[in-house]
Amino acid sequence: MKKSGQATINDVARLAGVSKKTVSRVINHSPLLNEETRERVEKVIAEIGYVPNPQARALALRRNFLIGLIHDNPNPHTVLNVQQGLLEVLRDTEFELIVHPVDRGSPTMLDDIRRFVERQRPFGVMLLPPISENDSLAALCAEYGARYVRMGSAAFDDAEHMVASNDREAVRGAVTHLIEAGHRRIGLVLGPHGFRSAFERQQGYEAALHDAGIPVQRTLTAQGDYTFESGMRAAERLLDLSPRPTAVFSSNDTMAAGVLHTARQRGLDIPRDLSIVGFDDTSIASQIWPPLTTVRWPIATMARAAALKLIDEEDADDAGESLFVSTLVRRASVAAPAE
Amino acid sequence: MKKSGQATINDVARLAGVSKKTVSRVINHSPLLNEETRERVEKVIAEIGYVPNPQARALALRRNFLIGLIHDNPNPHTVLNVQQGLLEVLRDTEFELIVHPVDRGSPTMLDDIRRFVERQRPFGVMLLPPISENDSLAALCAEYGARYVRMGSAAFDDAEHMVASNDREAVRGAVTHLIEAGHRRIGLVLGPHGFRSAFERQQGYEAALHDAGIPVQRTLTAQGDYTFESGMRAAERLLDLSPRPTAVFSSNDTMAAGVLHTARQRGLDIPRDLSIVGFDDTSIASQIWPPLTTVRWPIATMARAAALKLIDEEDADDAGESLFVSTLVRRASVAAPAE
DNA sequence: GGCGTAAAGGAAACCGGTGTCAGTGACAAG
DNA sequence: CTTGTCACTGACACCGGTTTCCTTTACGCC
Repeated sequence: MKKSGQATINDVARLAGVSKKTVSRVINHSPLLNEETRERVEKVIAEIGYVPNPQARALALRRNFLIGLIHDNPNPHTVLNVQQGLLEVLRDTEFELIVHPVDRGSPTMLDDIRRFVERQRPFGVMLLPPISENDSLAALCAEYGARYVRMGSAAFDDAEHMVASNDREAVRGAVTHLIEAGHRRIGLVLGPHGFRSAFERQQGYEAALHDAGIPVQRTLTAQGDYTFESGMRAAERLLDLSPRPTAVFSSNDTMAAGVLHTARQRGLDIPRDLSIVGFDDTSIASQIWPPLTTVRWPIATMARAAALKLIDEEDADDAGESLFVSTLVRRASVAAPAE
Repeated sequence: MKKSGQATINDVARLAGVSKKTVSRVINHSPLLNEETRERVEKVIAEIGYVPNPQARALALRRNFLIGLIHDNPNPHTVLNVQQGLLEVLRDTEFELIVHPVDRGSPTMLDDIRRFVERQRPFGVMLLPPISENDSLAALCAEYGARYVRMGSAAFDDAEHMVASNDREAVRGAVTHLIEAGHRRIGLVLGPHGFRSAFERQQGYEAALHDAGIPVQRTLTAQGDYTFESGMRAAERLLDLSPRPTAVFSSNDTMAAGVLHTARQRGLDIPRDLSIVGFDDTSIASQIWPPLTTVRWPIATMARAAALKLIDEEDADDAGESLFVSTLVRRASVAAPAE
């Protein structure tokens, strides 16, 4: 009425002729409330358009409804899919998502994250790879009483704190697919040093070769760092080899696109002269020519599961699924070797 | 000491032997404070690691420090660049970014946004295209006392509320580039109906033709919806034309990739048989073969400017820049027509 | 010495909610 | 009629900050 700003619980109480507390009971669906009273209060609430103030609520409850998404991930595809998955779950709750990208490499990164957690005291925190692999980050979250879930390419924490894909198995399957197509000289474009995903994918590659009794040759492995340019450089090294590999597994799609680029520059026909398999199934995989055979991991599904772990009432125990399977998406970048 | 939770202003006051208010003065850098007292309080703050509770602060100040990012943008590249730009500015402030994607097409979209603004009462709101073009959204923000800035492909609001690229001019330049290369039959892949960006880009295309005295032919325009598939379909239509266009301007890169895809399926050589220009300079533009000539708009710069408009003290007046120029990035997808 | 003034800082109220606990009235049992 | 129980509701303190207003102290000046 007189106040121009937001209606408060006091306004509702006064207009409905009840106490604040009763209004609070209505808002929180307390069961011990006279139906008549409830209706009267609800009517007033609707009339004046009262909406509880989340800050005041947070203060009184000594908890808030914020979920932090901390990441240092250069891949928009991944980040956005995670956001989408999280928000699908949070949409119908009173939780809000606060995004907090950080700068890997920056020496202040950890302080940066600490400041964030210290100040906001988020109820839950979602950690994306690669920084999710940092154990001290998880410890930091726990220290400040925040629930956390880490996303990663392998299970490196309890189910309660983890949503993991099984990159090793997925890559093993992908490389086996190449072997079954007849390839024996298969190059590997490795991900950046120190990344768990890079390691897992390498292990999967080696496991597949091992399964098939093919010796692992160091020369067939080229270092990359998940960027397009590094994929190009890696391809240059691999394609200089003699004999040339007839197929390449690239640890992500972006580098695979780089490999494709270099191969084409050298006049090679894909997949006739070189089969390529990527990882991630980002949009480029299906939009490039030829469309890329690649591994798809269920990002949004994992994010949804993570959101549930973060906000679910009954903690511990039934923490829901934590290991997710990836699938090989077969497109046109793989064929039998020319021979 | 006794409390295991967060240290509060009361703890600091007690340990420093001053009142809450004095601690508050220290935190807020009040000038009328004895240097000695300030130091004593600061020492205690550092010792017990006191951090003010943002919720309590928000309640007392009757304002919060939240910036909402509302969007319904299917393009991860754009969204993530915007986030990055915003956060670059917000990083050194006490503001936090809450992301709130919504579902275009959903009939509850407006309610959804209203609920968000009503509940959180964010200090500022950033609206991304295409929903930024919706005037009632801007009105809604204003209604709830939130500052807002709209991002768009043309200036459709005051400088204070707008960061705009000038798509029309940018496309005019891009198409002129094609004309100067010798093309006269230039196809247009249009963006989705009702999108301001689609309209602006179309206008730019027509302006360029007009400048060169080339009549605009309706048959050379194919409808698209910014997706890869729609680009493919549009290309099918355009490439069926006889005489065939020698060049195509696509209203975004994703559709341009679709055009490229279809053209290649038909055995056309790019750019010899068909020149292509895109828009956005997303990562696919440089990773596809051949690399795409495209228009780059300064997303992150615009987002930074928007963040400043949202949080700057001195409102109105010097609202900072609000119109930003795009640049044509020349790559390998344009050549003279084959003749 | 008395007094005005300014600097420094404290007490209490307030922001908008929630928790605790006590109080009310209706009704059944003793 | 008293008592106990139950369903419902309100008074009041509290969450952790800020604001308002007032008091205390120090100091300069006549």
